[in-house]
Amino acid sequence: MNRPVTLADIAREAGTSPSTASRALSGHGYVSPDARARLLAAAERLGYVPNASARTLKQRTSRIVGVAVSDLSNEFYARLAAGVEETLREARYQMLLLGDNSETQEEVAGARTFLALRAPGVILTPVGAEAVELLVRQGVAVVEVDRRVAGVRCDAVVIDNERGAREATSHLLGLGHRRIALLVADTDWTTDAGRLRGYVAAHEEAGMAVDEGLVLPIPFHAPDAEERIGALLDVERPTGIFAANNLLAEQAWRVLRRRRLRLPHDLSLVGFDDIPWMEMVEPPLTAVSQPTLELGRRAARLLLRRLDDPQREPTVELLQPALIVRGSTGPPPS
Amino acid sequence: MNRPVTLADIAREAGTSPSTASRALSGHGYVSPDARARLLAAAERLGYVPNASARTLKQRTSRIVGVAVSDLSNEFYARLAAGVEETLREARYQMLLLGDNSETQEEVAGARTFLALRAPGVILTPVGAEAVELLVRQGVAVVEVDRRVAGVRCDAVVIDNERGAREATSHLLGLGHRRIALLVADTDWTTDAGRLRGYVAAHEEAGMAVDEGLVLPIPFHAPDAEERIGALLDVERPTGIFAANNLLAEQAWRVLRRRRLRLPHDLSLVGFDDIPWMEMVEPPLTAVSQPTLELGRRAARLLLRRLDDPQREPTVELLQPALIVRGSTGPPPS
DNA sequence: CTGTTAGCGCTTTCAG
DNA sequence: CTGAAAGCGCTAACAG
Repeated sequence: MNRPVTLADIAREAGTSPSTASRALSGHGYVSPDARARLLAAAERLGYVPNASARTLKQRTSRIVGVAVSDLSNEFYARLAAGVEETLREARYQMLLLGDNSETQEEVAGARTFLALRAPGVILTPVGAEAVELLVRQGVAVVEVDRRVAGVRCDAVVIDNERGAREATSHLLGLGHRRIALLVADTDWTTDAGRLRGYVAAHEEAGMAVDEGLVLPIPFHAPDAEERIGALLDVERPTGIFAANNLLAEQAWRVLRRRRLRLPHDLSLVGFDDIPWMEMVEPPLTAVSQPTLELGRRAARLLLRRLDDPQREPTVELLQPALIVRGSTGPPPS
Repeated sequence: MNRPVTLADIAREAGTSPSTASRALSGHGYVSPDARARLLAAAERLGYVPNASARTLKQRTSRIVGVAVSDLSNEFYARLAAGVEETLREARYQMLLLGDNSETQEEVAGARTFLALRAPGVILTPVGAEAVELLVRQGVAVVEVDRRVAGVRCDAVVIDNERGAREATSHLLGLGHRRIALLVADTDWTTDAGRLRGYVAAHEEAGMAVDEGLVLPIPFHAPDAEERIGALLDVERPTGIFAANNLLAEQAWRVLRRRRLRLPHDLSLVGFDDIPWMEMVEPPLTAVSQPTLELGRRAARLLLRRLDDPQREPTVELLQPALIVRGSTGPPPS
């Protein structure tokens, strides 16, 4: 109700000037132990909460790090954000988390919010180049995580998508599958391009040609995703499916269940992004597991290092995924 | 790089005073169409991003609404937050999302962050009374969601936990179960108290006494949760289990799977908070479903209404859960 | 070690 | 309709 307590209030209460109060409470500069004690007590007594806006305005930068991910309700991004948060918290930064629904426009709007709040750094799973460029142009430190956009030189943490996809595909090929469908998000992101490359590379290694009809790019949140997957099954008759993200894995899994196809007897399925349900269904899914939490932690650490030294050379960290073989893959039906 | 563009810069560029620039860009007060056009163009050209701190400092309030939930990586809270975000965005407020890990201390720290940012309102799934009281004392509008803490009069949106639990328990009783275990979080929250009451009420309705040995309170993230559930099974030999939140449902489910108990043949299981995996496992889980997204939307709407009119009488909205009967419940073994 | 002073960028009276 | 002026709360020189 009544006006919030200001630094001037506690200075008056403790009989000092505002500057001394500032020094005492922020811990910068000399203050006599005596004055410090009085000020701390006064702050405590009056329930002082520093005004972040005033501080940001004066210092021309805040303690907020912006984080924008593509889909807040997807466990992959949720965990990623959790890793970021954990690391930032230790460094006494505040994470401001936003979802952009994979829309360039929302991503740019988020970037403007971060700029408005004078966030010194931003971590994002980039949708387009626009937001990253806007931020970099304004001098904000940016770390790309999970994927990269072309053109801008900045820090990044990604996984070796090509390798993960190659291992998943080779696993199926090794089991004897010859017709392996690839379900992949229809984007121009480096993740999906890498996964496609890995799928192709595995075929090349095995001396096999890729049948383009087996590659199905599906836009995010396509309402007819499951129909399309069903149609692929009917037309192309694959014996194995590699679903290159957790959403597509779930959709494929639902189609197979609806058709009462038995895994791995009738068909094999491999997912990407190992998340809890994959281990809970029957049979549990073989999947490419990402060090998701670690991805977030590394991104945050990279950002902190850059805030510390803006002149560093940009670093790109490459983490390794791991294929977890479970019950959903086996030899093709004979 | 170079200093961010300020209002003064675009005023100079457009040949007006800063005040006129402010009026033009914020849309408050009279500006000639001509001046407005010049200013808008200049802002566009220079890539002006308003400084939120300066605005907040001057207006003594921000457009940020603080949201604190107990567990960011739990889908229930993630969806709740999604509902809040959606509604706030429409009203041009920015959500600042924090997780407090069900710790009073973290919740209070979050509240202080919201105060520091001069958030006019806060929505939280309250852990203790401390944070709510701190916020209310400082004149911040607070909406409690999912549960309520005693003592403070403020807006709230909750579901009818007692009824949900009663229906779940009655369902099991109706199938002929006589020994029904209740797995419930060990908190003093209204959610868990309500669920316990519903469990008891269902027994009373059926003219049955409750065997206290069947009621197992388990602290959040107890490392030995699954051992305790196993011990309950061994000692008390229930034929049905009602797990009063999604975490406990998952833990119970894992115990049953490990023991190769068949649902519902050997044992029946009912969960709370219907989330996707419950429908994906075999057999799918019978569960009490909450209108989670709606819970978030209502909380946000309540907050917006209160910001609009701080004098309103506090409202408590009560939403209804629904029992979804699936394959994990059946008659007890004979 | 402390106080004075100036100003961060914006909005808002208040006169013109 | 516009501009001058003041001030939101804090911090960082700088002079004592």
